[in-house]
Amino acid sequence: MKRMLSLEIKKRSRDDLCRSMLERQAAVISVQKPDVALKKLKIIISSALKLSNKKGFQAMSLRDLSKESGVSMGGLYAYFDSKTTLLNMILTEVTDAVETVLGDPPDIVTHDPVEHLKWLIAAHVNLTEDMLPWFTFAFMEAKNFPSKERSMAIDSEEFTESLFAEVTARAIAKNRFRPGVTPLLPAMIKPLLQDWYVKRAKYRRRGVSVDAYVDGVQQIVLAASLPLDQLS
Amino acid sequence: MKRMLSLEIKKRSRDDLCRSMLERQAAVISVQKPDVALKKLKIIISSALKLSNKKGFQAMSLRDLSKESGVSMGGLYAYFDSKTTLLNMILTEVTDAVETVLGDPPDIVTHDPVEHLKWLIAAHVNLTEDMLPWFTFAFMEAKNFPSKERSMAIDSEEFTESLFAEVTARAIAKNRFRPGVTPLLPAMIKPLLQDWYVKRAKYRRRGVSVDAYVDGVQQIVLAASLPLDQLS
DNA sequence: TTCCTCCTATCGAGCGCTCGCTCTATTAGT
DNA sequence: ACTAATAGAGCGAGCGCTCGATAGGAGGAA
Repeated sequence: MKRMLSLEIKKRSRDDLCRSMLERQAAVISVQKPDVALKKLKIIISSALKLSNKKGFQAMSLRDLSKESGVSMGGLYAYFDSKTTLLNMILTEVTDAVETVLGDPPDIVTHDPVEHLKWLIAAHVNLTEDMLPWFTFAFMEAKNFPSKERSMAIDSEEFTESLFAEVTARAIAKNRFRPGVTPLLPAMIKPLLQDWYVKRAKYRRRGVSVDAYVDGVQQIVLAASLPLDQLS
Repeated sequence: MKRMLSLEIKKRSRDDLCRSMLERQAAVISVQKPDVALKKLKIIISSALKLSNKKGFQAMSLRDLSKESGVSMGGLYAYFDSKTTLLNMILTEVTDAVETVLGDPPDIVTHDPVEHLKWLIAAHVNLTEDMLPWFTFAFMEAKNFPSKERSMAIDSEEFTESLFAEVTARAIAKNRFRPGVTPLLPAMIKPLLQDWYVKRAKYRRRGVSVDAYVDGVQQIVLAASLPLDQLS
């Protein structure tokens, strides 16, 4: 069942994300021919994510980006009007994806808070897996972003935590959780899920699959919250 | 009992840490008079932690550091011979503290893996609370460090995880954990503990105390691992 | 087809600035 | 008076960003 649920999450390909970015940022992207623009935007964004995730967004110079992408300095500025705008463009797609995917649970899970919680966990891990470099970019050095962009990242994290808080509150109201479950639970689900993309290399090295990770987090969260007689 | 255990951890004051740093880095610090050196080193390190944690180590320029600490550019170079050395000096004290504190559990807990695990959780949270700016500095942007320093940070994290892995293995061997406990457990304790310093501001805002946090993590970890008949 | 025109897309040297770091002049302590 | 300690202007390098020069392809007239 968990596997079925995770399949319902529509994948976000780099192609889709750059297409969406192209529409959203029409005011700032000066290249007119859409196919040319999309092709170059994809390589610019890929290169930016690659370099940023290797040594940090600040440390990535636009000359680095120019060399990696094969687009000249001047050429880059046809796609953004400042380095911060580039940051903003990527961040916008990430936060939008979080809201769209996690904020729209399938009907079958919304009536049962426990199933909803399990779905949120699976959906979060799958989303971050699909958009791995984007999430690494957006949240691993958010504290070094300019204030507006830092707020975007923090708001997105708080939105996610609020989803866990809501579903937890509903589970408690419906007596689906055992009494005395720690009030810190919703706050602690987040770091458990974030570890998937923050330490992605470690889990890859150990051969931990997406499904195994989802399983592990669900086990821990449910063990801490379900009534004792429902634990296996 | 938990409270008693946490009190046994000797506090690491900024004074102690800088004194240790002064001895360790005698080869690179050219100021001879120890009292003068200690006084200046303390203000330089404090300023460096403050600025780094506000906008990132890379983004902190040595002119920023000079202005914040009141020490001239040339003066700074009496305490380190490069910006990377400054990073290295701080990182060394942090990783040393982790090994010293977490690697030396009191006798009363070593014979019982469950008590040992509870102690590790309490000791970790208390240590990061005492050395909050140091941990924020060392681990929140480790991936942007030069390769040698990045390795130091990663090794320290793996050391900590290995402590959790060992005690978990011992608990399983002694049948103190329930069968089928997720093999991801040791890996997942780390992000739960790291959230304390990574999101320190959030927990302060919500009025969560150190002890409440320790309690919460212990609850979740033990709920996921103890035999069902031992859960309250 | 051939040539010319026009406009979009692209290039990369150059601008002003700040960076990490150095070095000599000066100060402060004994 | 001597020495350890400190100051801060200066150096070369690299930064984000700009802008005039160039390339390339579509369309019309002959």
